[in-house]
Amino acid sequence: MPKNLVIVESPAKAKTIEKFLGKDYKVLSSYGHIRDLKKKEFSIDVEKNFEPDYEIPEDKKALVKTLKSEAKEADTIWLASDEDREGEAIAWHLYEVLKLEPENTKRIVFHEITKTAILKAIEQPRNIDINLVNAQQARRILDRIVGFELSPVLWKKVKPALSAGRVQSVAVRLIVEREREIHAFQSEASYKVTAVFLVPDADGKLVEMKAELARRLKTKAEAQKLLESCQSAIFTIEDITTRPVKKSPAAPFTTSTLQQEAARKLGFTVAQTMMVAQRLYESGRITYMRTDSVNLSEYAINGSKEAITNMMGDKYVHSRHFSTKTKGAQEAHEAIRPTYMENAQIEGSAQEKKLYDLIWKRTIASQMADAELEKTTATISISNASETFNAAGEVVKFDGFLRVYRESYDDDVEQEDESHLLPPLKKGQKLEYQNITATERFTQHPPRYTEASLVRKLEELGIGRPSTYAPTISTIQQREYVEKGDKTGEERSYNVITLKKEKITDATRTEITGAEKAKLLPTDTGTVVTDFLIQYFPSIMDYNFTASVEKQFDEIAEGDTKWTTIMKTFYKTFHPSVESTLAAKNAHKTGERSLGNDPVSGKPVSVKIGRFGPVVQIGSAEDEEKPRFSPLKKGQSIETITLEEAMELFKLPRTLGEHEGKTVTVNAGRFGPYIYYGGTYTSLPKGADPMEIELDEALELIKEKAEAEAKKHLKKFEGEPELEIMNGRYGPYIAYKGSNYKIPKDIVPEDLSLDACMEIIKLQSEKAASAPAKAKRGKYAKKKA
DNA sequence: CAGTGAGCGAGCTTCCGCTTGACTT
Repeated sequence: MPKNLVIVESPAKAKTIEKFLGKDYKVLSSYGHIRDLKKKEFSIDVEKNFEPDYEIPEDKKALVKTLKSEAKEADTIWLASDEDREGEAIAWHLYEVLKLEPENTKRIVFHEITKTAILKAIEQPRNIDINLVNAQQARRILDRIVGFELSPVLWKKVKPALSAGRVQSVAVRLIVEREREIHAFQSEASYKVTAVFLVPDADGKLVEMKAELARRLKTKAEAQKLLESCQSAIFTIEDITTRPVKKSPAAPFTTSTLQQEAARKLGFTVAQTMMVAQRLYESGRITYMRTDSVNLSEYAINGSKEAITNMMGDKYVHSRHFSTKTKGAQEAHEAIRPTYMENAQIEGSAQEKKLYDLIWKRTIASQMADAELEKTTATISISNASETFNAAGEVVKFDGFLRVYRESYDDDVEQEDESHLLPPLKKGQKLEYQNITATERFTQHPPRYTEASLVRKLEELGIGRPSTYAPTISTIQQREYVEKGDKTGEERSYNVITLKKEKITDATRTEITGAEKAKLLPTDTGTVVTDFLIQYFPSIMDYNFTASVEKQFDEIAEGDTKWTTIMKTFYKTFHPSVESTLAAKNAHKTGERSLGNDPVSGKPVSVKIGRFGPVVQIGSAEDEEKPRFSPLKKGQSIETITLEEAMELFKLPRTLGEHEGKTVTVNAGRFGPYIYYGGTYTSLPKGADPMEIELDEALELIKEKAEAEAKKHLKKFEGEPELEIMNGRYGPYIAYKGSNYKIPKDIVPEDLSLDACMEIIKLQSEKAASAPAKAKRGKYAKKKA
C-alpha cells in the first residue's frame, strides 16, 4: 500500500514520475484546474469583497471523488503542481476541495522531470504560497469581470452572442489596425540598379559577378542619366574589404517560437502544431509543449553535447544557457526539447516525424558552435559618375550550428542571397560590364498578420499564455471578428531600363504585387466592435493593459498589496463606464454609416451590423412602410461600400416570369446566385450573371438539374429504406443514416447487393474508428452557427 | 467533400488559464 500520494497537473507527467519514485508513492494527475467560477453565472460577489463562487465542473466530479478517497488512504499528500501562479492555485484548490490537513500536506515543485530533481524537491517541501494564490484569483476574477460585463454591452449595442475580453479584444484590435495601416499606405517608387560584370576566375575563364548600386535612385531621370554615364565609363575596383562574421544559434523552442517555425517551415496552423506536439508529449518523445521558457536542463545540455560529439565531433560543441526576454514569462517548465537527445529520429505519423525533426534540430543547434563566415565586399567605381557599385560575397569558414538548423524569417522581407563566393579580385582591377539594369521598385505595405505572427506579437506584448494562443486565434475566428483568407494581388506596371553593349533600352513590365495567402483579415463586425470598444473602454483596449495589471498581480504575489484593494480600484472606474455605455442613447446604431438617399424613393440608405451580419437598409424603422434589407456580398464592407453598390443589392430577387402557373425568380444566396422555382433551387453556372439571365435559359437549367437529379439515385433496397446507392460529384457512394460511404473503384455500383453494401459500410466505419487522428474532432475545430 | 438558399421571435449568448476525456455489449 503506497503511503504517499503525489498530485501533478498532467497525466503523462504522473506516469513518468511514478517510475522514479518507487512503490511507496502513488502519482495521480489533477488534469489542470479542478475548480473554477461557475460557467454560466457571474459568480463574483462584488459587495462581499469580490468573493468568488467556485464550483467543480461536471467533468471533474468523478476525478475529484477519486482524488479524495486516495488522499484519505495516504499518510502524506504531495501537491506537485507547476511552479507558477496557476499551479499554486491548483494546489490550493486541491487542498480546499480534498479537505487536506496541514500536518500531512506538502507543497513541492520541480523544473525538470528527472529522478534527481524530483528527489531533491521531496527533500525541500514548503507551504502553499497564499499570496501567489491570491494573485491568481485576482487574475481570474478580473478576466471574468471584463468578459462578463463587456460582452452583454456588445449584445445590446452591436450583435447578440459576441464576446469581449482582455486578450481576444486586443488581438482583434491588432488585426483591425494593421488593415487600416495597409489601406493608408502610400507606396513609393525608386530605382534599384544592378550590374553584371564579367570577371576572369582562377582559371582565367570569364564568370558573371553581380553588383548593386550603393544607393537607390529616386527618379527615372536620375536612373537614365546614370546609365548614360555608364555607357562610356570605365569600372574599377576601388576597394575590397573582408570581415569575419559570426552567427549564433537561436534559443530552443517555446510554444510561441515552435508555432512560428512550424508555420513557416512545415506550413502547420497553430492548432495543428499543438495537436501534433501533444501526441509527441504523450508518447514521451518531447518535454511539455506549453511553455514560455528557453531553459534546458543540465541533463538535456549534456545529452546534446554527447549527441553532437558523436555525430559531428568536439569542435561543433558549444554548451549554452539561454535566458528568457519575454514579458511576464513564468518559466514553470523547460523549453520544448526531445526527451532523449540521442534519438535523432522517431517512429510516428509524417507530421509527428516532421515536427520532432524540427524540435530535435533546434535543440541540438542551440548547443552548437557559432557559424563563422567571411563577408567580402568590393566597391566598384564608375569613371564619370560619383556613384559606386557594391559586390558582396560570403564564404562559410566553419558551418557550426548551420550544419543542422537555419532559422526561417517571414516572407515579407526580400532576403538577398549572399551565400556565394566572389571571383578573385584585385584592387585597381578594371571590369567589363555585361549589362546594367535599373528596375523600378516600390516600398511594400506592412504585411497582414498570419496566425503565427499574431502569436509572436501577442507574446511580445505579454498578452495571453502558451496554453491560450491557439484557442484565442480560434475564438476570434468563431466570433467572426477576423477570417483567414487570401488577398489577390494587383497588377502593377514598372519601368526597366537596360544598358547592354552600349545601347540603352527602356521597357515597361507588369508584375502581380501584394498577393497574400492565409492571412488574418478583419470583418466588418471585428472593425465595428474594435472601434466601439476603443471609444468607450480605451483602458481595456490599451496594448499595455495586460502588462500593467500583471505588475499589480506581481505586487499581490509579493505580499505588498491586498488583492481585493486592486479589484476595488479597478471596478470603481470600470463598472460605471459599463453602466453609462449601456444607458447611453445613440441616434444611430453602433458602426452605422449613412450612404445617402435612394434615388427612387428618396429614403435614406445606410449600412450597419444587423442581426445576421452586415446589411444595407433603405428607409428607417419609424417609417410607415417597413424598411428593406439586404446583406452585403462577400468582399464588400461597411467602410467602403458606395450608394451605387448598395442599390445594386436590391435588384435581387428578380422575377423572370411564370411557368406552368409558378413564378421563376433569381436570387443571390450564400453559395452564389440561384434560380427558385416551385420549391426547388438551381445554382447558376459559374460566371453567369443573375441580372442578365432570361426565363427560357432559367427553365433549361431547371430541366438539366432535374435530369441530373434523376441520374443521382442509382439503386434502393426494399428491406432498408434508409440505404441508397447514389451518384455524386465524386463518383458513386452509399448513403446510409446520414453518412456516406465510398464505393471502391473496381465495383459496379448497380450490381451491389444489400449485404455487400452493409459490408462496405462496416469496413469503412471501422477504418474511421481506427484512425483517431481523422475521426477525432479538432479541439479548436470551427463551430458553425 | 456527396448539398446548401427561409427570417415569427423566446431564449440564449460571454471571459482566461490549467489540463485531456472518449456513453454502447
